[in-house]
Amino acid sequence: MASTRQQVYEQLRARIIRLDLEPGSALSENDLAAELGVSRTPVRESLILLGEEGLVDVYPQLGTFVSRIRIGDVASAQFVREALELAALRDAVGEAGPRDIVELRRLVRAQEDAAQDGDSEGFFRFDEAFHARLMAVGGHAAAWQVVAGAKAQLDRARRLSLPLTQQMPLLIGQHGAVVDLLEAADGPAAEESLRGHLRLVFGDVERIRARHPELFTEDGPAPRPRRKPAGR
Amino acid sequence: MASTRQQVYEQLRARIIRLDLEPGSALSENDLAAELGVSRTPVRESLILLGEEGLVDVYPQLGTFVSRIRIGDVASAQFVREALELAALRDAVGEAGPRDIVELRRLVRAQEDAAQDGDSEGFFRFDEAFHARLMAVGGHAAAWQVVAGAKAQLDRARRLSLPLTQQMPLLIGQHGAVVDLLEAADGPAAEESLRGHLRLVFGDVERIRARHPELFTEDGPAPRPRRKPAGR
DNA sequence: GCCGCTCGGCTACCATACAAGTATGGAAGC
DNA sequence: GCTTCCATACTTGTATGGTAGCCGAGCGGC
Repeated sequence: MASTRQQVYEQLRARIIRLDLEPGSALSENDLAAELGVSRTPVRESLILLGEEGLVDVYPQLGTFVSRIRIGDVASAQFVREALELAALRDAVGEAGPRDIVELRRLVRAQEDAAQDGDSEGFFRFDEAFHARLMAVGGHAAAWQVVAGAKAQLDRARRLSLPLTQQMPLLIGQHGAVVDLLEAADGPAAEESLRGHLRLVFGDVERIRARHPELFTEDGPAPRPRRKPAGR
Repeated sequence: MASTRQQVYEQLRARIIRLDLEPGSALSENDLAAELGVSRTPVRESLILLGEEGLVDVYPQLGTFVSRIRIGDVASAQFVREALELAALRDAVGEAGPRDIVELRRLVRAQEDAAQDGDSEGFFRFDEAFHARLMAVGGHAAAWQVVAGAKAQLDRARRLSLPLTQQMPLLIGQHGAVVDLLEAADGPAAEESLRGHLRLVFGDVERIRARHPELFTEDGPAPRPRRKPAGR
């Protein structure tokens, strides 16, 4: 069985990324500990880790808050992601064996099924799996962890983006196109295709921001925490 | 004044990267707390953070050890670094203003001075500053943090590499060349130059490994911790 | 002499207690 | 009514106590 800290950490992280915990809302070590039935220690340690990831902001003697989405961080995450995934793709072209192609196609199909069933959670899971596998083909599975870390900021915004889900088929189609070009060993075209795909995702964020400005912040770490009693 | 945790964290991190704490050696929450004159809590929290960075390995109920340098991690760090720095350089070409060039040249000179004075600590500091500034030119200062994180593994090896310091002038010369090409706005050449520079650094690691195999491990997370009483 | 078991000492993990600091609500004074 | 100050109820930070689990040495059996 995993440690208490790891369980708490994963649960909190999932809640934050799923926007179950809204950006800006206060998190109390005491309340969370009571709610989860554990002591403050593992909760506190989890919050410290989440703070390192930029998912929460900790203000000493003041409070801990789910961080608002910093547009600067999102742009930075996009840059990191694009640079790493494209570099990995360059190394993947020519290396991809039939087994890789089969596996990637399987993930695309799984994502299609999830989309048709309206299973957005599955959609995201298979999306992650696809991109992770793509990097693994080029021998850069470990670097995926870096992308995953940077991507956390991006993902919170994307959760809102998907409800306007006309894009799902488009995104999945782009995945398929990348696989096709990878199989054909057409490096430049595959790269351009993947770049377009990633940029499309990024473009969504701006649209989301227009709709839900309260979830974003103008880059500042967070000028005014503002405690909200928000009784239960 | 910074929090106790932050102080402890920074001190431990610096010690590990400077190889003041040898890979494989045991770290005890109790001993460190006593030595630093603080309680176990900030020490423990620091070790957790260092564990996330891959600088220590924590085995529950067993012990915490300074991690051996995992060659897989080094290769991964190299990939990440190369991808991000080169991508940032692409964005920097054409953007670099006179002030940027001046500042970069200043850092190169500072590094030269440090090298001539035999100040290897300064050499590393200005090396970091140079690469960080280079990424900032392209507007990707935030992404440097990602590189810095990945680079930690690499740096431990590099500390050993420098004592054979004939390379210092070569490395500094390469920095200068990159700046020149950046000023000339010759993107492809600048890229190739930086790539060569980064690969040279990476090549050193293999040489170091041959000399100090005990500091490395064959990738496995660390099959056998092996407690060593190693009296003081 | 060699193998298996028990037991002591160590570890990190979790829980709890105490300390230091901040924002809030309300009373006192103008 | 408005301002000022203070008591209070929070917050995170740090210190300490207790527990489960693992390692390794030494004893007993073969």
